[in-house]
Amino acid sequence: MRVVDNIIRNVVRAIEALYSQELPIQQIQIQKTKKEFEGDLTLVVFPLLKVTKKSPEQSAEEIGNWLIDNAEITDSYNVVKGFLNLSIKDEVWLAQFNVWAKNENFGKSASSTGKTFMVEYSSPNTNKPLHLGHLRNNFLGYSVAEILKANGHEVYKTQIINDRGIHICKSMLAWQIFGNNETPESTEMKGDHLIGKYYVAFDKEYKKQIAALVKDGMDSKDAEREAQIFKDAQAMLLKWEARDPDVYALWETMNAWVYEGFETTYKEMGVDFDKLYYESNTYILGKDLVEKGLADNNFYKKEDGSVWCDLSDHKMDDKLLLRADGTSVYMTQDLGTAIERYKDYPNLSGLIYTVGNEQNHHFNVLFTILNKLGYSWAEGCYHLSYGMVDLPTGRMKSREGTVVDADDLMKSVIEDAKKITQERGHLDGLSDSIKNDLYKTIGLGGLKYYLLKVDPKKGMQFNPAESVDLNGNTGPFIQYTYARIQSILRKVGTFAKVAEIDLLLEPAEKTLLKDLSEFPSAIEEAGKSYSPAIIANYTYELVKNYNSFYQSLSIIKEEDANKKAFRIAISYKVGTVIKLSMKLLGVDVPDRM
RNA sequence: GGGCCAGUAGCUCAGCUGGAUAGAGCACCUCCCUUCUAAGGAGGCGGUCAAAGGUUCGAAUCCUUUCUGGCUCACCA
Repeated sequence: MRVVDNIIRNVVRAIEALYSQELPIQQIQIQKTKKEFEGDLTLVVFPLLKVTKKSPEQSAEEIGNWLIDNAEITDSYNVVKGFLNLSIKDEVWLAQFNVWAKNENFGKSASSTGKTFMVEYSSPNTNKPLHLGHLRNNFLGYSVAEILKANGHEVYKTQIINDRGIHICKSMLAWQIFGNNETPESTEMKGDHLIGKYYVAFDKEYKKQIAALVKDGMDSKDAEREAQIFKDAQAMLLKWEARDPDVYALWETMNAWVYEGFETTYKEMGVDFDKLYYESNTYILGKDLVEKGLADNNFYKKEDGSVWCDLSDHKMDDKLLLRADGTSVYMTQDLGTAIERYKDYPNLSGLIYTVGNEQNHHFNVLFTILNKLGYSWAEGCYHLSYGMVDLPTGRMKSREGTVVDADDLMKSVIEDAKKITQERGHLDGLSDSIKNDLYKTIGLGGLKYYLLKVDPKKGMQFNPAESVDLNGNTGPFIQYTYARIQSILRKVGTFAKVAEIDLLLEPAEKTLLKDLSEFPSAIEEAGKSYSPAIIANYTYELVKNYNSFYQSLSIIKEEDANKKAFRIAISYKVGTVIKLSMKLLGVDVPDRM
């Protein structure tokens, strides 16, 4: 049993014995004892005063005394105002440690929940390369999937690739006009970057044509519609929908280029997917759903033939689901796709959409409509909404060329890692390929940690000029600590993973034991709130305390054999917890650096 | 205008199911490598938790109002 639970149970017993009252365990408030006070765990006495009918100090004294006499796990206490600070016996901590030590998966849920979740993330458009925003999205989605697995769920990772629409036609058209049959091979460009180049080329030409029309006296709104290249793009989309062979072949060729480029980027990021959905397959979905909604009176038809959903009882504006011309909108597709997914995986307990917070309203409407239509699984749908990544200069804008490209960023971060590692690393005797892996591990680890340590819901700032920090609350700081531990373990050779139980613990050791005891609840908490940041902050705290321990106490140079063995064992355990939690963030840890 | 989210140290962020003197990192200033990896550690400087009210034994945390910022309310995706 966890130490905290043990204390709570005993406090309940104490209240019963002293005041003849039965208290539900939810009313017992236990917190970590603050550093400046003596003790390990603290009972907040204030909420119990109604039961004790005595002053906070007196109540605390009575409960403290009872625990000393009757509970096996405390050996002393002190009272400060209404706070009862309890010291836990060293042997209790050590016995706990030995339980953890025998469990290589300590922290993860011991049993399967039998539940299955689908996590959607990335979901890019195929007309331009991935950027910094996608990095946050991908790392977040991947990490949440890993965290759910650690909580005992089964998880499918998925993405929907937005491979059709006017935006792709723009790239295709520009390539036809300006491309000179360029290919990724002929230009030695990644396919996604090549397509992105033509998307930009389209925009440039489009603006030029608009300007020309405006100069001839046309209203700028009209000019946007009347520009020839824009009309051509629209025409191309119609041809695509009609499966025009030439257009379709071009579309397939250019999409293939993009996928190849994305594949490279995903591999570098270290993310993957179990199941892919393509918008070109799903964009027609949802139309039969409209029929159903009309039949159920959940939707209504306007005079012009367009179909809407009345959301006034949810205090939202009505939502269009079918245009007067019978074509569907984004929402219709998303409804259809959600239903499709539950057809593909009927036993899903939840469907998690990793999508930026500018779509909060969209998902609100989506889930509301699904509910209205009577799909009970809609309760399990969750929008994992995250804030935008801004630059110090403000929001990234493709028009102003301030978009931070994912490939470029990863490359530069690895370069930085290389520079610094060569400066101060411990790399003697390592082969070049191992060194290169290490630079990647450090660079990408730093980047991932940087993007994941912030609460996903919040917007965040990214300063590319400073790239990624290496000191303080950073990925490399954690990796470095792991490498130090591995260095010690290498020197020791073989060692026992469990400890002698009758040791006297140093404060720094006890702190580590307390930190370790919180690992399982950190994973649980992170799973419930879909927040990798909780794992990151937990690990940072643990690592900081380990470094302090490392600095203040001898480990392999300790003369007392039992103490030495324990310090090695706890170093090992801290190492495994670091490795496990970093894995939940998708961050690798190196054996040396 | 309606809705949602946010505002904590110079900067980047924790803390938010109410609990002790609000914590880290960066930056700046001191110390610590003849000692297990100094990408480290010990300490210092730095705060009216946007503002004002309210609830409470107790508020950064809950409620109300105001101010500021972001997103959104598209027959775009």
